[in-house]
Amino acid sequence: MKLTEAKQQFILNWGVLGTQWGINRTMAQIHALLLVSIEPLSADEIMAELQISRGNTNMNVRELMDWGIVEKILKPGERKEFFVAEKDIWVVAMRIIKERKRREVEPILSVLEQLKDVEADKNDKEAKQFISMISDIQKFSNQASKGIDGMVKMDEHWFTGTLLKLFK
Amino acid sequence: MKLTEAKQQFILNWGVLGTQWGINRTMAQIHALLLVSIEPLSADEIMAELQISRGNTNMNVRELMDWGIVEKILKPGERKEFFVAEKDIWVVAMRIIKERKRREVEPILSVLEQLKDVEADKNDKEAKQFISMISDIQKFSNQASKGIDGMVKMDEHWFTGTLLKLFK
DNA sequence: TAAATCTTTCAGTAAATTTTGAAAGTTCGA
DNA sequence: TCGAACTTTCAAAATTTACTGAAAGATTTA
Repeated sequence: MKLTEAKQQFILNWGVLGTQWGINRTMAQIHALLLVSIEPLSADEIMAELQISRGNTNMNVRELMDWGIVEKILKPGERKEFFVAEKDIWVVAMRIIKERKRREVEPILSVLEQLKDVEADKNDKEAKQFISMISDIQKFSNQASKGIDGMVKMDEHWFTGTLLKLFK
Repeated sequence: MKLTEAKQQFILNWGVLGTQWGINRTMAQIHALLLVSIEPLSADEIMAELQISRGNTNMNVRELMDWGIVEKILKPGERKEFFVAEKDIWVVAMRIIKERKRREVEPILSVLEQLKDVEADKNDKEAKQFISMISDIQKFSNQASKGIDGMVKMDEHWFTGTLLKLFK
């Protein structure tokens, strides 16, 4: 397989995988494109490469920056903005995990918290089982949340570690 | 808050959270409904409770069974089929994690495997960086995959453990 | 200050996904 | 073997989500 073809395949497949993850196809494709591009790309280049509109490009690039896995850079003497993806996959994964936690785990907890103060008649079996289920989900989510924090923190240490090594 | 209201809130919110996870609203709502129902429910009861069509109910219940978190049961003397949700949240979570791994991590690996045999000119920097990126993603996914397997296995032991305790 | 160059927004449109409901299929008892 | 009771399927409709492109908004240079 030729390199160009392989890159295209990668971009296409990353898009499909994205949709399965509940991320929109274009966002995943832009991310893939930036991942395989050594040079930073401008909005126009992204538009041309993926055959998408300016608006679409802008929206999804912004979203990628919100996730912290793409960065806007300015080249001296150029009016245009260019974009680069974080290339260290481990860092990318940690950012995604962190963000998904924020977006997915935390809302669960806040919903459950509200449901806890249901009128609890201690003789009502149904109420009892409901409350115990809510509390189980809470326990589980809290544990998961802590587990994720631990993972991310561990990684930050590791990252700092390697960084420090570089300066030794 | 009254119990009935709390249950409805739970079902509604579980639906919203589901969509954020890339799971369709109805499927999440049926799951929530079955979670808070002590008695098994028939298709008609689910339809009535969530105000959805028969076809929709059937499709989503089947999907939940595919995920292994809802079971079909038959009551003696009844023609209808009834459905119950696995109530142990830990078990539910493990099933979901396992299934998501199968559906999300494994496809990544198979895509990457194909991309590896790109014509690798050793002097071509671009090709080199591409291959190294693919291989990084592979390494990461494999590690994640193993990590998940470990978690699930650990849990199965724990589960077997508690089961055994019950029979001691 | 105006013009040029580039970015952002957003109403309208297109595409994808979900849902419906009626028809076809299945199962079981008489 | 028939028909009642139920489940499954699937084409069409409804809904949701994503995308376009033109217009408005920035920012820089002259």
